[in-house]
Amino acid sequence: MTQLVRDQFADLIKEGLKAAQERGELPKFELPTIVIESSRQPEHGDYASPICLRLAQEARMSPREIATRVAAHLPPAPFVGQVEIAGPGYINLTLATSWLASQVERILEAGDSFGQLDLGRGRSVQVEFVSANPTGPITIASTRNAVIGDTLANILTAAGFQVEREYYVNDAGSQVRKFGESLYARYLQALGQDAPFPKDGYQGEYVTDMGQEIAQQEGRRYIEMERADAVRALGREGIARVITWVRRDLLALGVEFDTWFHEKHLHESGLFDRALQMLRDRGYITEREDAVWFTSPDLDADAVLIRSPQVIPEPDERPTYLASDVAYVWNKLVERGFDRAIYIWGADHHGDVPRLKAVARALGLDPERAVIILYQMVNLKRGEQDVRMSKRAGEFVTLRELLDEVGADPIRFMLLTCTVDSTLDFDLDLAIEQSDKNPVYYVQYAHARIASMLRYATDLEWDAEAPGDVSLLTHKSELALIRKMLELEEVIATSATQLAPHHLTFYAKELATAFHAFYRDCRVVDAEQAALTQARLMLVRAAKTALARVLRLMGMTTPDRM
RNA sequence: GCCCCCGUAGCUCAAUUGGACAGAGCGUCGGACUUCGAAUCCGCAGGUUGCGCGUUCGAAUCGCGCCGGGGGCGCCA
Repeated sequence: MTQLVRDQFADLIKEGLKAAQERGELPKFELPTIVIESSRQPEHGDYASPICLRLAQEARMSPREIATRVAAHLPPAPFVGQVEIAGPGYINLTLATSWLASQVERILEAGDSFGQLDLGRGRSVQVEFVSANPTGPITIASTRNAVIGDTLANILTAAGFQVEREYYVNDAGSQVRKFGESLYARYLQALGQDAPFPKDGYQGEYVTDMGQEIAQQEGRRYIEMERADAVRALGREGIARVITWVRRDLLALGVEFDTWFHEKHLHESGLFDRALQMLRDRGYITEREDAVWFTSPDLDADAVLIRSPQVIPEPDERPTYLASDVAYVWNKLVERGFDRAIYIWGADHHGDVPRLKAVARALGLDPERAVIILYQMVNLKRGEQDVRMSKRAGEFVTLRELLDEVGADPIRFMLLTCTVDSTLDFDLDLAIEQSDKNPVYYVQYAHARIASMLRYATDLEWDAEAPGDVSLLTHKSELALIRKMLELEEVIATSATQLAPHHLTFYAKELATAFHAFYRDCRVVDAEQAALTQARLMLVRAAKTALARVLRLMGMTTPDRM
């Protein structure tokens, strides 16, 4: 498992500080966290630490003076090329070129696992995402959810966490009944009956289609039941069918879940009753007029309703949404024992965050273990034109349609191009366009180009797999490419720490750029220079490894031809 | 009324969570293919980081107050 150079450099500085203190060259003080940043400008080397700027006050010395004394005591390390004191008192590190070149071998040895870190130290984390109502097709918003969740799961896995992907099937709410009623009406209509369609029912065409399909496949089976039984049975049946679509479409997007967790289970298993009792025992429950309320000092509101006499749920239904959350968070963090449970919610649910946190605390759990990621909405566009969607009228662009029109790779890349905190404009025209305006292909092109080069070399009877002398890799563009490849490890680390998947797209573009620059400057296959050719073929293969890794982290394909 | 997110180059977005001179892509204009993929590369131009105070060695980033856009606010999920 690799330790990041950044962290190793921090350790060196810490050693340098301690050594200087021991020799009395610096006054004694508590060592703060050593901040290491990547230099923005090449003149500042690869890494820079502003730590001496911060220490100046406490040490009552100029930052530059401190930096000089620290630098004098830095222990040696293979990656250290040059250390300089610069500006107001930064300690700048330039990596050793020989060490950089040697990293090519490390990358090739690591292969597909290049970038694997151990930040998680095996701790378990569940990522629960999408979890859209199983009463209709997946929409663009849920698609963003899917891409964020799945990519985050990939990142966390790469960072060394045990990750489980979960889809929470909301099959215990009143929406299920409403869906059953809508489907029942369509079913009757399909059989030629003049059935009234429920107010606020599901108007989408898919309900009509499904009603016809069921009428065709199952004939008069439901018409012969009691209405209430038929509605319930059709609700179940409809949900089962919708889940089949959802599973299929998400799979086509490259998203696969470990667990499909049914909300009903929380109630049927009696967990909700037990969780409610725990809250009661701990004094978080008040009852007035037969209604059950959750109260907590962590809440803005006085109380949140858990169960009401106005709503009498069926045995497998939930009393309120919060009721399920109570049981579910206990299930995640205690029964199944995940160290962390990550929830990915649309920002329209932000009001529920404090409630879930309050519930977790009330159950005696550390609320920090429940992490909620809120993402903003998606605006669908065609060029300048807004694509209007209305879920109520059943008009919306579904994941299925997006897959047919755009394809999985552009969907995934586009939905990762900005932070989850920003509303995202998804331009269908741009996503489809196979041109240089579309950044999706920029990255994949670099990968395909490498594959093509390796084919070319092989055709000329070079052994592309043969070991070479990496110390020949000294060109500025070669070293820049290696630096960029190594950055993948840091990108994984920061993305995992910040739970921010968008960094991958930016990194992927930069990596492709670094490769194209190398390609421009350095001829790889050259009969006149056999040794250099072998060394560069190694570099090219390493670049392919890194590109493939970041593409897979984003859930994209790695084409050898385009 | 209260809560959340956003406001950065003409457009779409970054900025390693407080660090050095705020960076990319697209768009504009100009340039590069008889040699490994031109879906590429190179160059030019483009900024009071919405506005105003404050915190400190240092602010796009933190705090307060405004302005503008989006979303939410008890039995929908």
